[in-house]
Amino acid sequence: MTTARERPTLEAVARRAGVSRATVSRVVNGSTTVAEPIQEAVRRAVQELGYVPNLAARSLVTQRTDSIALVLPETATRVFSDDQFFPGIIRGVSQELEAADKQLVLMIAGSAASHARVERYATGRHVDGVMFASVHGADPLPSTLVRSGIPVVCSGRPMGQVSVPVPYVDVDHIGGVAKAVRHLLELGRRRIATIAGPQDMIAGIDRLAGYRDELRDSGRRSLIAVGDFTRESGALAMRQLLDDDPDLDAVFVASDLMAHGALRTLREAGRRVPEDVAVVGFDDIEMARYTDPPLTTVRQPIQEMGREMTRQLLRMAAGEDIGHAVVLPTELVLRESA
Amino acid sequence: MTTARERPTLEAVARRAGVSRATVSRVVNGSTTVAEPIQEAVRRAVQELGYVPNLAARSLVTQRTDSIALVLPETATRVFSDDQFFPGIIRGVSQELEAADKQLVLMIAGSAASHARVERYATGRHVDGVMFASVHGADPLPSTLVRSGIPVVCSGRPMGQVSVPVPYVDVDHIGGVAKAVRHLLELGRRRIATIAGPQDMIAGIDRLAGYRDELRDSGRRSLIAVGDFTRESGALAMRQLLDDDPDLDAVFVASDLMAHGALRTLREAGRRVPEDVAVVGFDDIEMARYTDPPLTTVRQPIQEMGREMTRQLLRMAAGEDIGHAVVLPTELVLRESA
DNA sequence: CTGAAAGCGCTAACAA
DNA sequence: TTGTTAGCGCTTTCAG
Repeated sequence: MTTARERPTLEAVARRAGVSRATVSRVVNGSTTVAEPIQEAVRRAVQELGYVPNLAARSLVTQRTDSIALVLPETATRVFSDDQFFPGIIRGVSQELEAADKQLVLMIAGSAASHARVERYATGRHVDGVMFASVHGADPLPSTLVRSGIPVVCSGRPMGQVSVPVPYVDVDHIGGVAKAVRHLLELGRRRIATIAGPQDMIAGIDRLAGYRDELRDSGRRSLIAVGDFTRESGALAMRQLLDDDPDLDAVFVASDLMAHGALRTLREAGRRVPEDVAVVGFDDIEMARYTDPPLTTVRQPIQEMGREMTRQLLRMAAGEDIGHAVVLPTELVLRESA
Repeated sequence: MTTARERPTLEAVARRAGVSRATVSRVVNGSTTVAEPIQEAVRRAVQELGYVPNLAARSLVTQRTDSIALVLPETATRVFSDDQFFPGIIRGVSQELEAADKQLVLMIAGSAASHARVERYATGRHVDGVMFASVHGADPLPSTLVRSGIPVVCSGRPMGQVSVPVPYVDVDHIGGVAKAVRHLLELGRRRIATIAGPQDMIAGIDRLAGYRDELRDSGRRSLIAVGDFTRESGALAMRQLLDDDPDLDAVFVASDLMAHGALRTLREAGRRVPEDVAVVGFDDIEMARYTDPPLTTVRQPIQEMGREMTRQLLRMAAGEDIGHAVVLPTELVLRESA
């Protein structure tokens, strides 16, 4: 038996302090309209009894829980993979939530079952709002939640039909790519290829779109290979590009991890970077500074995205009506590879 | 305004279906003692109204929330660091919780403020139990929670005074080290050093103790340098060991990451592994298979630790009295380095 | 400034 | 098998 001696209730504290439940409640919640000596007595009783408010009872009447869910729609393995996307988001979210004195609850929801459980949890009002760190393809969960009246914000523009618009925060993929490609053009590169990301994620789609737009504007032909954001796929895609056009002199790679793979392939093929082939990545992950040569890449403010997402959510939870989308700027970081 | 039209209550569903609240509750909770046609009617009403039970109200009366917290007492940055400890734990925990249809809520609690918030959250009975993925030094939170009557289990034996015993699951560090050292002895190594981990973590302490015990039993002298489980510290410690005793012919390193650093130092010092110096690590992280040479190491069942911890917690939450500690076996994995 | 009273939405005896 | 009733522990008018 867990010797959990009966937990004291407000009632018990009230009796002990010789006041009413209402008064205890006021003191516990920091109301200033209670006479100092009474406050004192109540606080002592709370102390002596080891009273802790029952949150379920409280939120039953207040309709708030003061906690917010951040859903990581991935398996544990992917959440904890190389790149620092999730930690960045979490840090940003934590900062804002800390400031607002709300509790962050993280939910990993890679499987269908856990997806369903998250839905129950959120629609059951266990949390005051839900944020999604990344959204997959046309995952219906965000809009389901929106429809049920829960405040929701996604990081990353959700794809799919917008029967219900889901608020989101994203970074300016297209603008970032534009800067990258223009930089390559200014370097005098003539034959600029790309290694694109998976086309079922907005990051993959937008970054490819940005490349296409920019090349079209400069009147050049596209040269595209598709990877899945992993190092291996980058190496493979680079091999393929080289086969398709041995004369290429630059490549924009839609993620640093893939760019790392591409560098390896280029080295194996005897191409010098950046002399023969200039390489630009995207993400500015830690590792980009340690590749050989260090990677010119596009930096996105991941942490800021987490913060902005949280600010929006808190506003919504407070009943404010808010704008539907926020897009944060990206920035080109020059290093030796281009 | 978030157009959250009034959420329907049990009452509303009952009226609509022309039955009592109790009956609706029974259907919603899957009681079999309700006539089929009535179940049908209730389900239709639920559907039409889009009814979702209010979890706060439910847990107010049931005294359960069907969700369990897993506290990660680290900053986001450390949680998402190289080694796969946390993901392993999370995977194990998720599996068991999924089977029990409980919701996992992850809480990152690196700061003091978040520590306090976790305490409020748990003692406020927002969750039915709390697990700790790793415990730091003499963190008082686990025992605080135990004292307040909440089921708690730690992964990793908690240090510090045991005014209240905290249940835990750990791996057999000492046994694992014993196997490693004995292996080196059987290889005929005479001068076996160690690179120990930080002495404010149980893993650091136990692994050093294991080394000491085993060397003492074989009548040899200890040779010790201390690192902090990082690669760099391992490289440094190895340098120091070589300076202390150039004749050493084996080293047991308390973590694979440090062992990786040590390998680099050995190579730089012109020592061949394993010919001149045999190296054994601990953890069996992914990378151990890709070092040069691949690392002989001690494998610990991380995921199993998560599972076992969860099983214990669920038993406690169900009111069972349970054993206080569980220790899982470790295993020596032979590769080329020793 | 304090207390009495009325629920918040749900479950679980207990009757019928 | 179904309904009635009494709360779970808290906040919040509304009087005093």
